[in-house]
Amino acid sequence: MLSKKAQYAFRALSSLVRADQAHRQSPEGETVGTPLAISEMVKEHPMSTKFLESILLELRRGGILGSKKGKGGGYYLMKHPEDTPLAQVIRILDGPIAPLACVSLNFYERCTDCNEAICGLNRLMSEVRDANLAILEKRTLADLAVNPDNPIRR
Amino acid sequence: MLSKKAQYAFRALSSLVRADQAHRQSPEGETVGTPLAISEMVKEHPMSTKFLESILLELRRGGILGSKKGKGGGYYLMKHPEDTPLAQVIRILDGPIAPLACVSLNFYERCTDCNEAICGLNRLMSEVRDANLAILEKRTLADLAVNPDNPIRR
DNA sequence: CCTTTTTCCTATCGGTTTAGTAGGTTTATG
DNA sequence: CATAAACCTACTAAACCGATAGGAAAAAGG
Repeated sequence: MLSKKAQYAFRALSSLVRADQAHRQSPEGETVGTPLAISEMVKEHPMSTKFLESILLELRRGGILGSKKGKGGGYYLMKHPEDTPLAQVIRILDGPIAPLACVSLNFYERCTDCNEAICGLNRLMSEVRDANLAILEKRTLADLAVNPDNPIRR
Repeated sequence: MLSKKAQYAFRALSSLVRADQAHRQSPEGETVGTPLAISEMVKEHPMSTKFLESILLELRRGGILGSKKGKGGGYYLMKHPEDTPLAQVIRILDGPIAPLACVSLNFYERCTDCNEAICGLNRLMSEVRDANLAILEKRTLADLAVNPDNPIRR
């Protein structure tokens, strides 16, 4: 299960994607130019401001977001929405996507008391990991903001 | 990530599958006839006896295992290994397989602060759920004990 | 320079979950 | 009746989760 942290993150990120899209429509669109303040995100998605603050900080340290301090400041996407896979967000906030550390690509830990070469669980959980990654590495922040019944198109 | 509980469970279950297979090979094979004691499982897979005890108890209450008390007693599979999907074990010990309660089939909870019909995350996480279930409902205890390099065949 | 608005940072906290431990009760077998 | 097994309840230490508190630092406007 995704943590609340990750869920809140995805809500805030969907706001940031929309801000990014709106901005990119303007002729001289530079992403850095229009940061979105935490207070704005909370207006759109009711949640604890302080908690969201700590989440966005993590995402910034993780390289997904940039920030600008002071009046008119806020957060902005470092890349185009379609270039940040959901997997990256989840790894930063919730850790491994794999169901076992011994089959994780990014958080690998050797399995004690189990010969990885012949372990049946290992093999099965690698399958699960691959199925998850197939989706989470392909789907990106851009997919978050899309509503199939009312799609946002350029 | 799978909890230690689920991991230990799968190890113990692989012992039970092997015991089941060995027994079924004998002519008058009745599953109930040959329970496997916790002490035997722990011999095969070193772990806390008491912790495993509580795990096996949960699996029995969940309908996966049966038990026999007293001397010569122990645990045994209630069904053929290929009739217990891994999903069932995970649900009993770790709860929901879906990454969000609002897209869970067995542990559904309505999502507060989010219109499920138009929520982008919802849709994406349903995809993830389906990908997981495709594997975990198809793969069974029988797959746990199979070693591809040294397969157990009848 | 000063005020305001924003992010940035550290620390703390109550509650829950996780991974066990302890100690005894019940049931079956020989 | 001794032994060996599951059964059951309660407890615990540590970690984790979801937040909260209180300020420091930086940027912008006047």
